[in-house]
Amino acid sequence: MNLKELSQNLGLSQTTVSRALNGYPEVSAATRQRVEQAARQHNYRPSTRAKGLATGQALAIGHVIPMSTKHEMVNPVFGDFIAGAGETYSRHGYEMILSIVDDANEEQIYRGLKSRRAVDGVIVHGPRMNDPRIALLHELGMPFAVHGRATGSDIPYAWLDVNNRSAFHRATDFLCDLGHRRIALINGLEVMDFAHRRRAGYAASLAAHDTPLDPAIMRSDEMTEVFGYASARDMLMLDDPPTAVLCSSLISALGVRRAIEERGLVMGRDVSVITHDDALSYLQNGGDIPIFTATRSSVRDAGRRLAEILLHAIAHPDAAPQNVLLEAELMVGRSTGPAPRKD
Amino acid sequence: MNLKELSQNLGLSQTTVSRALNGYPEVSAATRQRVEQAARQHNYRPSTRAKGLATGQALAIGHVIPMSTKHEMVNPVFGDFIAGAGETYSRHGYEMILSIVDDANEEQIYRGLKSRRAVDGVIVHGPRMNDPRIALLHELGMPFAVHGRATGSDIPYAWLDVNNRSAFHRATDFLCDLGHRRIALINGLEVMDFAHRRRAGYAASLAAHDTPLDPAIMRSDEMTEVFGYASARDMLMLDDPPTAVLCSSLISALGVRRAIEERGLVMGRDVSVITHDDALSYLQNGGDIPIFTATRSSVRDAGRRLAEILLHAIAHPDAAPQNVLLEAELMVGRSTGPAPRKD
DNA sequence: TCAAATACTCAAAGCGCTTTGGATTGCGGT
DNA sequence: ACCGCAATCCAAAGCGCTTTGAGTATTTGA
Repeated sequence: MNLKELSQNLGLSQTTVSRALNGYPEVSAATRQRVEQAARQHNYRPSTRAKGLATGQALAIGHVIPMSTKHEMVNPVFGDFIAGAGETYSRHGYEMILSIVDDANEEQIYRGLKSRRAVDGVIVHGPRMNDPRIALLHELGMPFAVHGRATGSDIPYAWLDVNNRSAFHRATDFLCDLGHRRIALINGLEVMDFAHRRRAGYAASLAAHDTPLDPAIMRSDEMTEVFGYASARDMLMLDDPPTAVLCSSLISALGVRRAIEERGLVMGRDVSVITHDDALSYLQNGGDIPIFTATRSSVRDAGRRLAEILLHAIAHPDAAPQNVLLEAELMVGRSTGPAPRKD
Repeated sequence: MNLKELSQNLGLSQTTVSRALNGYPEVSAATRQRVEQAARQHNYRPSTRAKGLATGQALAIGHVIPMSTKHEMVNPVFGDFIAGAGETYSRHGYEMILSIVDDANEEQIYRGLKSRRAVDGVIVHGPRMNDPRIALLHELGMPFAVHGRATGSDIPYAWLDVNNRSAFHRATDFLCDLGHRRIALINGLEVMDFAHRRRAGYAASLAAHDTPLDPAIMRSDEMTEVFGYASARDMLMLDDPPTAVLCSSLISALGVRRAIEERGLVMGRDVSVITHDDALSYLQNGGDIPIFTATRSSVRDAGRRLAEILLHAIAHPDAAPQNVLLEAELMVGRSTGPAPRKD
């Protein structure tokens, strides 16, 4: 069923039917009613492609998901993020189109989306330090919004980020206040902007507590369970092992806990752990009382909001780019306690 | 840059340029070379929408991701699955379009995709028992392929599934051979087809070992860490606690381990655990030696292959639907051991 | 009563591509 | 010199929609 058939069916012109369906005022209430009724009955929906061709809009947003070539790994955060973004899109009649791409081909993907006019805008995932994508998208004139920020970019652009620096600063303060001074950092890859900022917050807090940084208890890599486990295991075998661990992901924190318990220690008593928690739907941090003390910020909510920001930017091309900085909550759970006294 | 401009630029007709670019034989090698060169130089790519309108194809595949309304939860498996499917699509020049939708609206979404002609086919995720979607899609004449199977459907359709029944049968056999008889089952929601089949395999094996089913040590729900933890904790407090646990997801298994250790028991000695492992990139089951003994099957690979199946079905509408049944490997890790002797 | 204003409705152009059906050119064969 | 056949190339129609610019009833005010 297409517009032509529908309008013949109704004995009206295509124009009138189109207008009736799109809420234009030039059509009488009675006619509109009739048209809408018929459309519903025949299950008519305008062809996205034809509509897009005629209007010049794609009514679609691209999500280009970078994939770590090293581990063939898609960020686990991503499922919840797009679930949030998807809510926003469907409310606004947009589709979401997804490309999963390894780092090498990213530029080609963006250029392709642009020249094929496949999307009205894109979400940039996983920004890195000095991320070249933002200059590229700016140059292409493609509306975009960044989940996170890209330190080192001077062009203004739309973004939504968690205040990673302050979150890790506060978390470190919290541990210091409990008497900890040997605090390990198990971080994401430091080319990733968020990891860089978290480290900065951690470092600033330690500095404020007159505690030197010790590379022996600082690691960064892709945040798997195994990475958390191996890092914590190694660190606990040091002569001067950490009494607390600050961890960038709940998944790695699970590995940290495994290493602690494997060594016969008790988390929250012998070793304190704080982790960042993205509030993933399938990986909740315990029930009523959190298992892990955590800096928490819902990535799904971030998806919802960043999508709004992008749609706003598309609808108002001349408006200044919106920026949102979310503060993570520090939720105290059972994984932290006073630093054990030295014997 | 559009086709018209490009062809004027070259002093050729749109037809010739289009043909040159699409590999038709009616154009000389020299001309083709020239055209391709110019296209590359001007970064020309045909507009997806216009091409789609002209050809009647969408060159896009829809993924409709059901979201559990109860937990607002997106299946964690999904990220890896679409990473796999995405590889196949980009190799074939298709896009992936995603809708995240709660169970209530599913039918509308499929009807919408159809009438808007937005996709050439869809992947059905998370099939349930007697899933109504497969009859619906069949009726709509929309090509589709199912990740899993839907027991109770008599229409033939394309699917790819893990042999869940045999996997859990073998896993249960394995435990029985180690002397276990109190074997708990921590399963996914049993409306989900895969959970139903896993349970059937488990039950068949127990029956073959003359062991009765005991509902007190069988649970099913959404497979979160917390669910695994709470289930195992409760079961371990029974008068006659299980000596082994069969678990449907690595994430829940992490919760099971937590419950075991919290009780001061050792996994693999006091309580054996086998879990299904989807080989998610960010949740690997340990390094060289798996932490958990597991029935393993890569969901990413499933994505790759199911996408191929769907594209094949689209290209050959009259071919019989393809079906693939993958056998999971049983990988022995450190979470299983002989049943402890009764005192 | 008539002209002007209002309320509807329509035919046709255009969005950027593919594809049909023809036109043109070059070349060997006679 | 002419014909026939490839090898090239092209103009125009059509995909399903929106939107422009205009047309036709129907009221309204004087």
